[in-house]
Amino acid sequence: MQYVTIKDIARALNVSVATVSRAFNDKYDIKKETRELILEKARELGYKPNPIARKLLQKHSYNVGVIVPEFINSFFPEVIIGIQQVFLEKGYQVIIMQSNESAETELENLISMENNMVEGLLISLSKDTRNMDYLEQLNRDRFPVVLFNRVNETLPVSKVVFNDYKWALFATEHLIEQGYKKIFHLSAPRCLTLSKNRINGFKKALEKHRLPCSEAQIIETGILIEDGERVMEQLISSGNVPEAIFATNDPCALGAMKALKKHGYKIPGDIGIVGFSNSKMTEIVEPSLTSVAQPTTEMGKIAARLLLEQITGTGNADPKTILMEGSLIVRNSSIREKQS
Amino acid sequence: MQYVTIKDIARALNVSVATVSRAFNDKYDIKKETRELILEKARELGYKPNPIARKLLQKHSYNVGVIVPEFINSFFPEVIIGIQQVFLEKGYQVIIMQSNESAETELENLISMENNMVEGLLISLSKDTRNMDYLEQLNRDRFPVVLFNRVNETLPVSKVVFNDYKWALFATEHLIEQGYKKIFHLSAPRCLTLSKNRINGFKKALEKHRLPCSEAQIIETGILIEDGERVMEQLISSGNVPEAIFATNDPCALGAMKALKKHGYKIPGDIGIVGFSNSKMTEIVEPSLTSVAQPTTEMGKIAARLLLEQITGTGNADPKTILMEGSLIVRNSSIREKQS
DNA sequence: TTGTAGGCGTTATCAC
DNA sequence: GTGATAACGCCTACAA
Repeated sequence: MQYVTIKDIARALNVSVATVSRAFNDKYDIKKETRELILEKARELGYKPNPIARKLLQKHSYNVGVIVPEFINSFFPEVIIGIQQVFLEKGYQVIIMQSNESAETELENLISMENNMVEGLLISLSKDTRNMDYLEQLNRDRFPVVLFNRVNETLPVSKVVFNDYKWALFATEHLIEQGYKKIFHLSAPRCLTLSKNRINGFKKALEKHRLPCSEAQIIETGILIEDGERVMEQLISSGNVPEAIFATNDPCALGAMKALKKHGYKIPGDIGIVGFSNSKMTEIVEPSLTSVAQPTTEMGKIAARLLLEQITGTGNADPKTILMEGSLIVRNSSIREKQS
Repeated sequence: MQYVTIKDIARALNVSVATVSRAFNDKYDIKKETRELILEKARELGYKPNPIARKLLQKHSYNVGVIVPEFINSFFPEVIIGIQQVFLEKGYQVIIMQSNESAETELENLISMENNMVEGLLISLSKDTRNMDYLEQLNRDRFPVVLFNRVNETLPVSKVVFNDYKWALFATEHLIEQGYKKIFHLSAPRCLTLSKNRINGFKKALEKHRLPCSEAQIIETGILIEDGERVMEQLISSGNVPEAIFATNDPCALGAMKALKKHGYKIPGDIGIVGFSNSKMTEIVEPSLTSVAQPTTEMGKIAARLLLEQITGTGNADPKTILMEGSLIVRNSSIREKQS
């Protein structure tokens, strides 16, 4: 790709490479005419500075990397928008890669990010990720890393997470307040920290209100519409339909709703539903879906600022965990007339 | 970030840098013991090869870039999955950037991609993009570029597009066959080629069936739920409600549906609706939404293969345009009992 | 104002 | 098997 170099220009003009170089970095003294002559020639030959060579000297790539497990759901795209807002403003470019929920691809992404000399990394772990060796090594080498949303408990780096426990508890309590008693939780893969926290919040709410709480009420489902649909179909065909469902995210809730409606169940009459992440679809579906709103773009901004602090060396270097709060948006899928 | 170099290792072990280098690239002869000694020392010092320096010699980055305008809608994420499938398999990493529908950010992305030495570029243009100078220059320099979905007519590079004209025509004809007469089209920004094609297909269908076809029936709307909702609200409040709507994408159609339902219109009784892109939501909403299915992931794969051909220099170098076909998935939002 | 020369970290081609 | 040394493309003291 790179054919023309400053040498070619220098040769063509019978000047030294240093002069040519200076013509492009105008902090040096250089005669206006030679300068223009050089720029002219450069244009003629189609010269473009080789960024690789430049980076070998200056140790600044002004790149940061973001690795997310997927962007089929709207959650991560929204977070990324926040990340970009912060970094573009500071002159950094954001390189995005997706691991496709595969630990293997994630590792490849990680290595590739390093090869591209990113100055810092924002990661949301894939659901398959168990091995933290590479990230641990990176962290030991004092490479700036911030985890968000899908985090690992043990890695001593800064993290930005949602208060999943609390809002799972609130969401479940809301269902309880509506008079639902047999409540199930459709969970994301249990290996994720956020799943554990939501499960714990769910359990706590049931306990607090002295409702039955068995492991059978927590069903590892997935995060796609199809997952919610499949699990709900199973529950229906096994005759084990709950009175209410707290789903780990909106697509999962929507899938469950789809199956329920297909089989003639009335929502919220027969069964109440609450989702998570307050996606656009909550207001499109009928009945509209009650959901926990998460500040996605804000989460991106906060994670980005945390990383920026590490990169620029400003602020406290100690890893911190930011716990973000949200709100429960109550819509029709969960409002049952109180039995008096 | 990069502190330890092969020089440090060489000094520490009293060997030459050449030997150290050889220890890492095992295609050369080197005594096993020295080799292990070096690797050991490298681990001890925390040495990592500098990929930048390496790239200066070998001109291969094994990176390709993808620039998309947004990934809030599921369309581009699905395309990207196809792109990744092709490139990961061939050992390339895919760098994703999003222009956020801004021509300025797109240009920054473009420059940044070059700085990261991608070997080729897949681009779907932002809706603001007018100036093609940079891309034209890139193309003149024989840099591999493939445009997909959001393309520019004049740029002589390979393109992968959907047959928007034909499927817009089919979608509109479907509404006509259902007996709808006053049909409106909610369009994406008109500057996009795909908008123009869909508009032309829409017009052609009306013409063919001798239905009225004025400019007022084509409303530049946008591509988000909010856009469809806003435009439909305006139509309703101005009393100018059509019998059917062909929307440029599903979110836009869903937004229109939301407004219509809110005001008590019956779908498909009072008004029929067809969307575009067959997103997951089509089956969640009530009534389910008729939509044109596009082979998104397949589009990504094809674009990726086209780019790969250019990068590796295999295949014909002439720019070609691949026209992709889809299908109309008829659901409830557009099925009216035939008037007899 | 311009040229010379050394260096960034690595690989590759020579010798030895 | 190993060590010099010259590249890769660019920048920058230092000299001239």
